[in-house]
Amino acid sequence: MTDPQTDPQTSPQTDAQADPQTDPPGPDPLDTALRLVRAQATLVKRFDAGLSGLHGVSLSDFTMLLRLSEAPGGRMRRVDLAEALGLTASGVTRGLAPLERIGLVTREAAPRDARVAYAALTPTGRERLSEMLTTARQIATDVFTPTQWPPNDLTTLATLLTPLTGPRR
Amino acid sequence: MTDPQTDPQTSPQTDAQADPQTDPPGPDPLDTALRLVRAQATLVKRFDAGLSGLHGVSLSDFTMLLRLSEAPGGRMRRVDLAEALGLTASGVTRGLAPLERIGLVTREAAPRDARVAYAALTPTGRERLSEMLTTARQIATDVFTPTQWPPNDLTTLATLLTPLTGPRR
DNA sequence: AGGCTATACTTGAGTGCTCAAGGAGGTGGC
DNA sequence: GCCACCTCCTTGAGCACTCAAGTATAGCCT
Repeated sequence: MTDPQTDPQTSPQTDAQADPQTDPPGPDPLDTALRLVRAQATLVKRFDAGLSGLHGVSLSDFTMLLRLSEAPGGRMRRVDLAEALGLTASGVTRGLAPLERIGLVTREAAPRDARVAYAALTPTGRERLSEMLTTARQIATDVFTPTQWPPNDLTTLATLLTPLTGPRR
Repeated sequence: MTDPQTDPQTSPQTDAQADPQTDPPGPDPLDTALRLVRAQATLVKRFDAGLSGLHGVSLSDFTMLLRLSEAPGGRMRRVDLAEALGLTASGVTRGLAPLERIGLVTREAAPRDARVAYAALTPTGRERLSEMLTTARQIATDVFTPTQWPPNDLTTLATLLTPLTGPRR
């Protein structure tokens, strides 16, 4: 598997910073980043499978509903929802559309500013979300369980991940 | 505007779930999983921006080339490449097409089995990849740098992530 | 030989996001 | 009162993947 003739050696670039101590299999940031990307793909698949099987929604539907539920009154300006989810306004429009169609979310006009439309969780939406939540928690637990980490490591992972989650949050 | 209408439920982790015994305020697996998803989205954006700006390829183009370069002779059956990348065969066909068009990869027939088509890195591909590699390493380093973790934490992260990266690898 | 099943790959349709352009409404200078 | 500009949101086009179906080849069993 390890290739004899290939390694496209890095050009003699200076990025190998003077490191007085040995680190042959040292922590490779690129490798770590690629692992993270891979891990996420796996996670998303499992959530999508579980959530769509039981509740007919995708992970991204679920996270939209979840964020909404965390906002006061279960409603947010669509632009703020986008920001909170790390999406564009466009992504929110398209993602919310099917949820409105099936009655989990409604569109509400803002009293003073006709430009803004709130997205609001309906009572049904709240109900359905709470069912989804138990499924989602189960999946999350299952995903991490076979790793056999002590609970501490889960905390560690969350902590390490936090600064990477984007500009703000 | 923030008008805390009386709305009980909807704390990140209180309601629903008939959980007979409550765990102490332990680490929340769901929250951790969602953080991971978010972190990846941010990462992918940074890699895509950097790689496409300098080399005109996406992160997924890059990872395809990278895996190819790790295989003996820089060539793999397309189905094995799919497996190694966690994609479907279909995804590989579509992803490789533009790379073939610009001459970084070629299609090679297998001598004994006419069903299989190898994907092989061209000399140009190898060259261009090695330039991309230095960019990618730089980005990876930049991504983790502001976290100010000791290098150990990077290793820890990689280790924690590994069991999550999928069925095999 | 013929037929069955399995494997490697491509293709059509669909999904979920992106960016860029555009409409509609709000705001401040004059 | 008007005009330039800003914000919120939607829409068209495109991209990167998916699944399902289709094609071609391989190999085994009788």
